This record gives sequence, structure tokens and C-alpha cells, in this order.
Amino acid sequence: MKKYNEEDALLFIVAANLKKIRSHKGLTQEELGFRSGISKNYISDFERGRRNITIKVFQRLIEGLEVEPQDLLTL
Amino acid sequence: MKKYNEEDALLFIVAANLKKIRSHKGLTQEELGFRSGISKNYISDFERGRRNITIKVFQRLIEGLEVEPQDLLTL
DNA sequence: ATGTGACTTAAAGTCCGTA
DNA sequence: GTACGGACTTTAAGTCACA
Repeated sequence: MKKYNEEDALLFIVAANLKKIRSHKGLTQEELGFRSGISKNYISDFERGRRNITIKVFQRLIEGLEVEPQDLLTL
Repeated sequence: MKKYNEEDALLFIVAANLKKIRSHKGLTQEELGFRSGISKNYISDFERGRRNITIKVFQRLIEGLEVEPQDLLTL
């Protein structure tokens, strides 16, 4: 498991949920990127905790995944 | 009511909720800024829909307000 | 299908001041 | 107590070539 700071807690929760839900839905990073208008590299970075996304990007990811905001926030 | 783009929907929901909860708790922008380590100007800007905050800042605001993430996302 | 480094540009976020 | 502006520094957005 990756080590993370307290200040990054929510970020890592969102990233982990994104990765889990994305694969459960059978989507690749590239496909999700296409659906949400975000580069696959960026999604890769985010899932590994290397990006601090904005709310706008968060919304686009949710829409691409077809889930609700809270689905990415709940542990 | 302020006009906003579809792509800003979540942002405006969060901003409106922040403002509402903050005042209900009797906190000023400055006090919330102090608690969450964010400048009062930035909070003012955000509440008026002029800023696209990151997840890290979102987390700090939540902690400063002492609420749960979903409290800022639910309409 | 995903991870990484390096990169440019756009925007996040601060601080000063005024009203 | 909040809104708004200018000037500023730091970081996120977004892409690319390649492993």
C-alpha cells in the first residue's frame, strides 16, 4: 500500500475508488479518458496519486464513469 | 441566480453549500480561512463561483467546517 | 494497457490594498 | 464582514514520446 500524507487522504480515496470502479466497469484508462475528455496519461497519474485534480476534472471523471460524486468519496 | 455552465455544475453546488453551511455555523470567511489555512480572499472568490478548487483545498475546507464531503455535494 | 519524464500554458492560490 | 482588483509565485492542466 502506498504511503500518503494526511492532507492527501481524500485525494487517495478518490483515486482508489476511480481505479476500482473503472476496472469493474471494464473500462481502460484510455477509454475513460476518451469519455471524459482527459488524456490517458493524466488518468494514469491521478490513479497513482500524482495529481491533485480540480473539482471540474472530478466532475468530468464522474460523468465519464456514469457514477455519482459520493461513489468516489466513500471508502 | 447566477448563470453557469454545465461543466461548472458541481463547482457551484459546492460553493453554494459552503456558503450556506459556513454562515449557519456562524463562521466568517476569514475565520474559515484561518481554520482551513486558506486565504479569505480565495474563499470569497470561490463562494462567488470564480475559482475552481482542487481536491486538497476541498478537503481542507471540509475539515475547517467540520462536515463530511457529501455535505458539500448534496443539493 | 499502463507508467514515466519532460515540457508549455493555464489556472490555483496568496498578499496587498480599497471600498 | 465581504467583494473586488492588481501583481505575484506556485502548481495543476494537458500533451508527447517512449519504456
